[in-house]
Amino acid sequence: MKYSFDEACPVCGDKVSGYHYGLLTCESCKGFFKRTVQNGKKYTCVHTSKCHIDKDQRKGCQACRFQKCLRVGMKLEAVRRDRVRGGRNKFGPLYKQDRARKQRLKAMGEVPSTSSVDDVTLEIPRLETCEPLPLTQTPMLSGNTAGTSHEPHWDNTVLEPSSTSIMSVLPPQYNPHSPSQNESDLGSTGDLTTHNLPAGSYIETQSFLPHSEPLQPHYPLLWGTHPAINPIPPTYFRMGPIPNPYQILPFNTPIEGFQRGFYVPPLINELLKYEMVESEIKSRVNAAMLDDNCCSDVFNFICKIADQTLYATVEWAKKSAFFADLQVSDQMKLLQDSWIELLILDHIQRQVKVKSDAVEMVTGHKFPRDVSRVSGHCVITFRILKRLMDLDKKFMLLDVDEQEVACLKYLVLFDTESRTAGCDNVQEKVNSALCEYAKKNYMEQPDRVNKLIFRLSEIRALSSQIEDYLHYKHHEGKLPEGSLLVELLKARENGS
DNA sequence: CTAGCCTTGAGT
DNA sequence: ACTCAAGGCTAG
Repeated sequence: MKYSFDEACPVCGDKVSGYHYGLLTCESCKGFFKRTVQNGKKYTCVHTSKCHIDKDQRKGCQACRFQKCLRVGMKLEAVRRDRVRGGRNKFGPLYKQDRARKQRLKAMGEVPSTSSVDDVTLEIPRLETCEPLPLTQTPMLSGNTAGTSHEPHWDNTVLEPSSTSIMSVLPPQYNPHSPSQNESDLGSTGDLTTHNLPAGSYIETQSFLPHSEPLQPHYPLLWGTHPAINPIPPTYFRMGPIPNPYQILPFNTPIEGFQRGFYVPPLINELLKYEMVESEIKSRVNAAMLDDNCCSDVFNFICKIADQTLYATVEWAKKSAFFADLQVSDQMKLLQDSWIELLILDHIQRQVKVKSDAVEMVTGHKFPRDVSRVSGHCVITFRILKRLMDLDKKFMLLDVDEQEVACLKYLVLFDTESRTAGCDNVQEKVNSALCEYAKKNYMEQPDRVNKLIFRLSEIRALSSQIEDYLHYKHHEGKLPEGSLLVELLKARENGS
């Protein structure tokens, strides 16, 4: 059976001609990628390594075009060193899986027959109707945020998503060149492939990449490194640079035991140190939003916010207690499994803090909480929004506080089925700290922790639904290629 | 150098 | 025998 590919090449947007080097691309990008890798070409961008690549301009900058090829996931190891023609390589199963998923998603997407795919993006309330506040000076969180009143000032350094790798603060032991870390997501037992490109090829030289970043073809945003370019501002986290190794205070340590009249177990205090400062994330996200003309439609707008929040979330995780000590591969796994839930928690925390009639985004933009005001009829979008609002409400009713949310985030982050070394006791420790905290501060609510934990399962369920939805949107080409969001989405797809 | 078309050959 | 993702060829 012949497949027709009606989607756009993720590199340049031209018509896709088939699977090439790991994903669906057009014929020209296939050829370009092959020539580049086979001949060990090294390109330099004469601008700022941020050239826009599309069908018309793809010839304009080879450096940026090749960068984009890598960023969207074209695989160096699919270019054959021996140049043998014909036959199949180890990516066959990946292509098959991808095709199957596309079919599934297509079937799923055709359920709401009244709206076309394009309509789906318009169902989220239009930006103009959502009381957008000025991006630069959005008034919010006035006075009711006792816990964040001592926020330090951030110097407005803007981290650029295109060149900022979230893993720019990788633990020093991480070496992308070591075979164990460089394993393909399809397994490392490559036959034709992997680490044996000709001398002068990219694996060795990498000089085509700006800033000589090491190559991690599969998760460039998540696991690439740019330590020199984008140091994370210390004020990004509450307590500045983290102590290393971590000193988890014993539970009976009297110092700092009380916060705003609440007894806070030392472990939770420790967790709170790494909480991100909302105003700084806000400045940063807003800065990134200004950079981009991404706000053409609301779906893109929200994607962009989610993507930027993700950068912050991953940075939070990487600095966090327990997590920072893990092997990178384990860190990857945990983040790949929890990022949507973490984003949901982040969103919920904001709503609980703001206690507004409207849904408030990190940027300060507000959306009507009344889902019926959302135009369009896409069942999936409607359900997701409805569920999210319901969850907001439940957390608002509980009036969950920041100590509890900090714990929940850890419970989510360390919720792994695989026996990841170093994760075993984290949930247990955090859980007992949370129990102790609730017991001492919410005596009148004996089942408070149970309720919180139950909400986590609801968050997980919603997360799965969102993930499916995002896959659907992605395969319709509606997600920004090269975004961390897409990278994480794909990573999980490949990993499972 | 680009990109469209051609040839090849392992996997099904 | 057929498929389709590799590499090859070549006009523009």
